Amino acid sequence: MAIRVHNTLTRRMEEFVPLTPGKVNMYCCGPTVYDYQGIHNARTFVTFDVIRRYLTHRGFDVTFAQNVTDIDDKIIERAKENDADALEWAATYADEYAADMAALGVLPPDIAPRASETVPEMQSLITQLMDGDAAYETSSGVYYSVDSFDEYGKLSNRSADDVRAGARIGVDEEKRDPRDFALWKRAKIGEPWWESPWGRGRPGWHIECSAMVMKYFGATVDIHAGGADLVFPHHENEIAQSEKATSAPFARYWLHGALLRVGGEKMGKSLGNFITVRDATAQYPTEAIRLFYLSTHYRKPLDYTPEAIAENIASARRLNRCLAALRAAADAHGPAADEVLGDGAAIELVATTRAAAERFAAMVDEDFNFAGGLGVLFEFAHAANRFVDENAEPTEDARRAMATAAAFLEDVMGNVLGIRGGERGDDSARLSRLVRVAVNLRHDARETKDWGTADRVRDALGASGIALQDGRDASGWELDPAVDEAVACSAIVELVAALRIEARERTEWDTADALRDALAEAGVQLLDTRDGTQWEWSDG
RNA sequence: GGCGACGUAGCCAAGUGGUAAGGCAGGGGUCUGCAAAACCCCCAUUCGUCGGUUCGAUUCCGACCGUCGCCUCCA
Repeated sequence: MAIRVHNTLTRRMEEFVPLTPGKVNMYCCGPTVYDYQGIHNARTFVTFDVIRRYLTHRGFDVTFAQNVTDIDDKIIERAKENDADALEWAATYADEYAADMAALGVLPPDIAPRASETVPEMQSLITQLMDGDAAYETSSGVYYSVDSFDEYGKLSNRSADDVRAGARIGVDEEKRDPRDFALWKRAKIGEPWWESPWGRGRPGWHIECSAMVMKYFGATVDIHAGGADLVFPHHENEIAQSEKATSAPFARYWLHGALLRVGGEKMGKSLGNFITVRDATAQYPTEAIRLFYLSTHYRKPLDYTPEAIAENIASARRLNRCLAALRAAADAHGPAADEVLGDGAAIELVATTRAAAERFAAMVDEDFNFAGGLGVLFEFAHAANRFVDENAEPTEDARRAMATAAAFLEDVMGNVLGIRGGERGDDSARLSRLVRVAVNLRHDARETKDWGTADRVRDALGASGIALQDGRDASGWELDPAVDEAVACSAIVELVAALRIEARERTEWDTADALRDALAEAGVQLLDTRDGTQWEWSDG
């Protein structure tokens, strides 16, 4: 089965054939680092992260490059406002960007060049264009002569007149054509600069991507990606520069992600609806944000609302619970023996799993339709849940089938969608909430002179590395630094869950419910299943 | 004005020339001490409007209405 992609350049679907069989070179335009990134940019970055992961999953050897624009007017401006050095300012926000992407589960690029580190390559490209009469010098810098490139406008489907008509009045008088754009800008006082044949200055915006692609991938890259708003002028200009210089197609496939709206409107700082990645990841689980981004095809607009995120929290939970149920049922009765599958239902589950994998691939192969692929996953989850439900006493075959199903789901969720990046909640906050539950529990037990339970709580906590110091009214505590907070959390939940089970066995429903409520308040949701009581964090 | 995208149930959303995936929400039921989870059943004769092509269109074409984006070095 071939992968087909929508190519912005041809405005139609094309079979995806990389330059070198089995290898994919992919370049995605990165951020300008003058502030925290917004969730609109993150949509693009998550989209192409998942596309990159999928191509890898499909067996391609993918090299993924993404630039960081750390030289830019906006950075200079912002640094000046804050009385900071422009490059240092940019470096700070480049780090924040990396942190944001990590929090969103975006894999780091294989190559992450910065504009400030690519100046020599940009300069030689400019020189090449000058030598070819495709660029000229003015008093303010060097400009690319759009007129020198016959195919200008082919990506964004604009004629020369269209662009001229749209150009703002007040353009640089020295420019030969309003469409011409800066390759090199002479530095004004207080601006960062590099030496060049055209005087001290800095590169224009578009030239960095051309220079970087050529540096790392040669004249032609397989996939050049970015947000839809980059089609014009950024990518159009990249094509003009690059193809003029190399006479080769700059990219085989141009992929563009549609914009993200917030409450039905374009998101913008001036519109007052700007949401940073930092805010979003602090507020919502990564899986939910990623699923939200993937819930609509990447070339369609998507509206960010609290309701939409809430839906995707539920979606993520559904998939995670299915996986947990499969794992629990598969593991509940000891390790699987090595025997031939003879159980009809088990054979069917394996077949369903295989079919789901194929249908998922068929969906996603068609221009990365993850929204459709998710539909396949949910149907699969439903079938798997049903199997678990119907096999209260799973045979050896059934357990193996469930393990197969779980492996599939885990693979897609973890490696392709990137929605199983581990727990992201704040473990120390969770731990203090849970310790409070335990301490209260012990306090109540002592009040009623239930010394057995009180001591048991203290001993269980102690065994988990949590030392209690009894005070007059409350108890202080500290965690052994050698013990992981998440592990300590689990220990407390297990303890409380065990006490609840005992209470239920004594049919002390009030006690059992109180324990369940206490855990719920601490952010732990209990799930009573046939295979015992499971639990999960309700804060993601 | 030029270029372009989108309009599918209460909400989100996939999709196809042959009569509508999935998720969320909602209703009923099973299970459960109760709940949650899971499971079962129900929930668009209809895909912005009007025409056209066709045996047949939500899917192709045209017009219109509506929403939105780019044309401003915002990914």
